Amino acid sequence: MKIAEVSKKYEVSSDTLRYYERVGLLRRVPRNASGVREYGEADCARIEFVKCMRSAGVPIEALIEYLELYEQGDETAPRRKALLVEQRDLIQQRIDAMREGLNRLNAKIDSYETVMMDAERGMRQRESGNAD
Amino acid sequence: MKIAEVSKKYEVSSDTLRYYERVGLLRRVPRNASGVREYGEADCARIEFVKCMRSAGVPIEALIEYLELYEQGDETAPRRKALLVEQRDLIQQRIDAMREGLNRLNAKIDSYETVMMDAERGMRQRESGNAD
DNA sequence: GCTTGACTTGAAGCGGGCTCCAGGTGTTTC
DNA sequence: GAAACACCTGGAGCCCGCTTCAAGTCAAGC
Repeated sequence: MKIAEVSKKYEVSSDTLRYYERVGLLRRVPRNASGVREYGEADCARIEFVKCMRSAGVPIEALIEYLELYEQGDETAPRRKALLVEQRDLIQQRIDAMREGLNRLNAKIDSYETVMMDAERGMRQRESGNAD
Repeated sequence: MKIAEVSKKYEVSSDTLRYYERVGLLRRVPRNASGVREYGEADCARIEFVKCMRSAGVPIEALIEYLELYEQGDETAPRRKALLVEQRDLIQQRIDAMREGLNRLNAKIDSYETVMMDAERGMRQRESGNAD
């Protein structure tokens, strides 16, 4: 697969794919005779994984580190695992923060609904507590 | 409350508080005779809200817009609500993405656990499928 | 054989969100 | 009254993660 196809398939821009390779997220992707990238199965799998991790908020740095460890062989397994656990916990924390935000927003939205319905009924009720 | 106290209370740096004010997230905080910020109840409530929204990933721009609408009076209520709904939905999407990442990570971590336990048992089993 | 289009590279630029700095003022403390 | 400290301002700098740009190469179609 050439870069454009991969880009389309995973909804990641060609520029980003090249960028990922540059910074070490994708090791050297093989080129054909005229220097054009030819992505293989493994590359695609990696891209898919990276995309998933990135959209979950895992920093590029952490992914690079993970990959480097991975390429250093079996004896890095414990460190790799620790890295994954750390990132998992960070994601969990962010999810928690977002859930709190979500709750706040939902409460606010509900109160807007109430206020607007009241307004429609011509009650012109004071809208209060909506800008905490 | 002076800036240092607020900073401590909400774990937001003084620089960030001044920055928020500069960009319009906190309207003009009152100053005492010698120009020092004196944060009131309402300011604190706002800061707490902003902190919550920020850590949920709501962009500063959106918060500014919301506040501006708020200050323009009751007739902006529908637009404000729409803005909140939009942000809520974005948060929800991000949570979904993060949950997927979380699941992937947990699966991977589990497999590391298995592999490492096997290794301990001296089974030296090939660790496979851990760098998708 | 010339245009078109997809690709290549290295380097610079950008947007968001702070964070830091220099230089200055005001209040306490010894 | 000098030093220490908390604050002020405007502006520059920084980190992350892309994104854009300029200049060039190659393969295919007309």
